[in-house]
Amino acid sequence: MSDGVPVKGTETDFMPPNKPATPDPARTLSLLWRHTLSPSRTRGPRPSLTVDRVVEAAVTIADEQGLDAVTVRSVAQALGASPMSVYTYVPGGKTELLELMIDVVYLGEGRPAWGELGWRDRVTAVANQNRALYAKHPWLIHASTSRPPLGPGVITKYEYELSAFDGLGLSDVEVDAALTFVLGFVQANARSAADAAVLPEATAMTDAAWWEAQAELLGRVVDPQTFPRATRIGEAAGAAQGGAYQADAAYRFGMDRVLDGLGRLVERTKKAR
Amino acid sequence: MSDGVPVKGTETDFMPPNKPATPDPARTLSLLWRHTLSPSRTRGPRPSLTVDRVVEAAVTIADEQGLDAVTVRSVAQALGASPMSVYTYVPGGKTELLELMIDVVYLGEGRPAWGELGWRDRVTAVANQNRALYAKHPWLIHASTSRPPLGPGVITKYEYELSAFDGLGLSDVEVDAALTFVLGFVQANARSAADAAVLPEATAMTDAAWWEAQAELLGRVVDPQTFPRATRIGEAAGAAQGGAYQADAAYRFGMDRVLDGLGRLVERTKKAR
DNA sequence: ACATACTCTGTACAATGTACGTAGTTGCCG
DNA sequence: CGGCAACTACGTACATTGTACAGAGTATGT
Repeated sequence: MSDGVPVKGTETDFMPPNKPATPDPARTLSLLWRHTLSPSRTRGPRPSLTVDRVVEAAVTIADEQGLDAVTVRSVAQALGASPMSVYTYVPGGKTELLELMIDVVYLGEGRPAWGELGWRDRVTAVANQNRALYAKHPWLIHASTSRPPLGPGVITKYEYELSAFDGLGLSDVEVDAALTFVLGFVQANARSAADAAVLPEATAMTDAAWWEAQAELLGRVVDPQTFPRATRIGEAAGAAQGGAYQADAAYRFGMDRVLDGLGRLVERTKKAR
Repeated sequence: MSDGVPVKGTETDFMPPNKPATPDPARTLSLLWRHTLSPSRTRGPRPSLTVDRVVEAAVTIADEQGLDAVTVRSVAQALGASPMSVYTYVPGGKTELLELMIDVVYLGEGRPAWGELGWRDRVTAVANQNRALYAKHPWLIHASTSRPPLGPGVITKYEYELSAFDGLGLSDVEVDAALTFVLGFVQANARSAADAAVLPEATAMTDAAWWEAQAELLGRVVDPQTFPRATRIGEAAGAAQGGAYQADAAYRFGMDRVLDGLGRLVERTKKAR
């Protein structure tokens, strides 16, 4: 999302106090599953667009220019239609459009069968898939996780990822919690990665230049005696490595902890059996 | 983060394509540390406000009405000043104001000495403190984590939290990664919790009502045969418990995994010594 | 006294989501 | 076959946002 600056998009995101069109969960659900529940379907002029085309256009814009570039007007323009005609296909306006976008990218992912993989490999695969998804669609990071739009994409993804925990002896609630835990980690990491990737453009400053400038200014301001760990560790962890590499290292480190943490639960469960 | 609806504010946050005023990292840094680096300080009329008062007003509004309610105009009105006069004290505009807000709430937190606590208790305390901070200032969730504003609050917090890992034999890079890991988990959890807390108001629908409505509609649409885990586990994990309780359970579950995951690293490190 | 360096404010603009009303288009029913 | 009902499409309009810009007022230093 971008932009206090059209470029930034991730750092300070606000929302104008416009209204969410007419919210209607039932209609949104029908839209997600592409139910043409209209009693009479062929009355007026033949529709020149489809829900899918609108959503697809929005996703393309979001992928290429960030979520902030997705405006009702820009989507309409990409489709060669007038702004207001978008509301014909997505009556819920931008809020509903975002839910449709989320569901459609979830649906588009491949989900290979597990085969003979052990649970660690399966969970790792789930994490990697989500990570790749965030890399491909950074705007996904801004999507809400609770009460997601229960469309075919979301459900398919959920079903698949739950199956990674099959056969471990965990309870239903534990499986759900474990998955939430893994996905939460990936999301937090993706968030950092996305910020790190976008900030240089936003600030028109490379990572190195930024750290150097900060280091110089901080040197005059911060007392290393008062903040020994922060200055030493911050320098080691920040200045030495670029933002992208750092996110990468954090991912590997984190995944090891995640797997070890889940491992103890699994062992304990197996033992108790 | 935030949403399509002024009320929601957390789910889908967008930013109008306005410009971030004149960005100037050096000036922002000076502002963060409250350096009055003006060469001549007493020329024109005596300032009627201070940076602190502006920031404080903004934080109050954000706490009470959400980040979306923090507008240049609303902050000015809370101070009885004209909108543009805010720029006198915070030349960087809204972007800079947000960084000042973040730093000031970090600075205001108590940070008790560790005493005789073991590392598990220390790390748990760090997590709990961050969790409480998010509960008190939900808008913090929308703040960027990479390249934070290096003000006194951020540095003090960083120093303190790093010290929780003292004496474990971890390398500097490992300590930084471990802290990032813990904070990432807390942030992801806080995000869910905040969404869950805000959504009922936004949707004008209680959790129970929402799940019931969804369940009914989904029953007609989703085939339990195709999504056995999703329907069973989703029902168990979602419908039975409210959103708030769910976030709470996820926090406890996750913290156990986080500590176990770090525990293995610590053990291995100690053993290798 | 006068310049200088401030503070403060009003006006203005571009961009946003979307309500509303209107015009055009098609299939169905009589 | 005539008319109506349902539908698509679109132009206009408004409130709200961040902030550039220019000018007016005010205190201090010389």
